[in-house]
Amino acid sequence: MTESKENSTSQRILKTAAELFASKGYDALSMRDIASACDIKAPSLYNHFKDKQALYQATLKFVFKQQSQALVCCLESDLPPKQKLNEFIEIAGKQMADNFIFRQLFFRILLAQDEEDLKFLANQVLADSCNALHAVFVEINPDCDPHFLTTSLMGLLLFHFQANPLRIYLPAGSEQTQASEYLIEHIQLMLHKQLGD
Amino acid sequence: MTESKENSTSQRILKTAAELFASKGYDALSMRDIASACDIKAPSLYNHFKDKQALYQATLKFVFKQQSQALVCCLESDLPPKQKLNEFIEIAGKQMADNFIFRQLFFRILLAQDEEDLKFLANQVLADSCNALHAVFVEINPDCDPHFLTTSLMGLLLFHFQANPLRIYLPAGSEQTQASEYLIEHIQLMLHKQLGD
DNA sequence: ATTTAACTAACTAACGCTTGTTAGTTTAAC
DNA sequence: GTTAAACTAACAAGCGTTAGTTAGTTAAAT
Repeated sequence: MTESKENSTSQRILKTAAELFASKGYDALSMRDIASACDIKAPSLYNHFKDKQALYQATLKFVFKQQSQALVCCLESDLPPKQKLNEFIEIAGKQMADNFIFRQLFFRILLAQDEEDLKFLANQVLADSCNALHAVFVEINPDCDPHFLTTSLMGLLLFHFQANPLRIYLPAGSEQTQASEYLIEHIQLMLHKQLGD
Repeated sequence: MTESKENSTSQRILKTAAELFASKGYDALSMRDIASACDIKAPSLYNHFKDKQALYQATLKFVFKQQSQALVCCLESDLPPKQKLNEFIEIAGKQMADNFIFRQLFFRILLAQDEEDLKFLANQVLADSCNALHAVFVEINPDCDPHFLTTSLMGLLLFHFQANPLRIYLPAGSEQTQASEYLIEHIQLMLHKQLGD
């Protein structure tokens, strides 16, 4: 019930739940599953979280809050804008490549289309990065559509990495996962060409 | 059990199930939900499909088979390649904009990462379009990476439309859904710039 | 210093409900 | 008269959740 950050059991539950919610989804995952992965029994979860929904929401906050920080930060430097964009894409790309949980939960929110979750994602996770990105885009090219470009960039970053398990079955798709450095570099090039390189 | 295409009840079940699976997902949807939406009782579903999993697979085939046809078709014309690409993007874009079910089920397969479903999507749905697209890309610019471009295009088309409910909560996101014509035009421009316009 | 009280967080047992699915029956069509 | 496809009834399993209990820790009172 406390949900306090300093409680180590709550933290362990959140970390475990994040993994499980990400890979199995809300409905396919039972409280007993989560509890057993934490080496406790299901009713004990209710000492830390009001109900399943509250645990899910807390999990989303837990995963997303720490993530959005690194991105805004690199857009606040005083590098030249083109370089700033490159750095942003590199950092965001690495996050997408490494953080399966983040990517998966992001997609799940997009799929479920729950209004509360969408608002949370937009306001608490994406808003700052979006604003900073908009500024960088218009700085590079005042005639561009920063909103379109931001969505495009998000789509490219998320999709390329999410599609990796699919890609290997596509024609001309090599058996191995495409190197994230290669993808990141090409996405950087793509955005710059789009901005009138 | 028959799953034959000419059976009208089976067809009605598939159409209904497609809507429901798309919007609620596999686990959140019960056989009783599906049945009730078809104005029958749950056990009657088993006269047409072996079990829930089989109904789901049949639904995927039902939704995707008809979709992949239109796309390959427009890539087989003998228009100049740049025009062919434009037409492909326009048709695919309209499908993404209109066909909520297709988009949603596509994303769900990507999320669930079930190997069987990924293979089905790759081989039965995407393979032909991918090959044709590759050809068009190298025809326009022999030095490009057609595989990267194909994935990028898929990502842009899917994501822009899937992100529309999110977009309206983002900073500078207008209250209304972005016009699909506008999105399609910008994606066309983007691809052409990428190919060295 | 010892006892008492209160709180935290784990447990077991269980409730009411929903799930996918089967069995057995009925009804209508060829 | 066989068959296809609907039905009712029901099963076993699993679900989220609550109640009640217990053990361990902390704080105040004696």
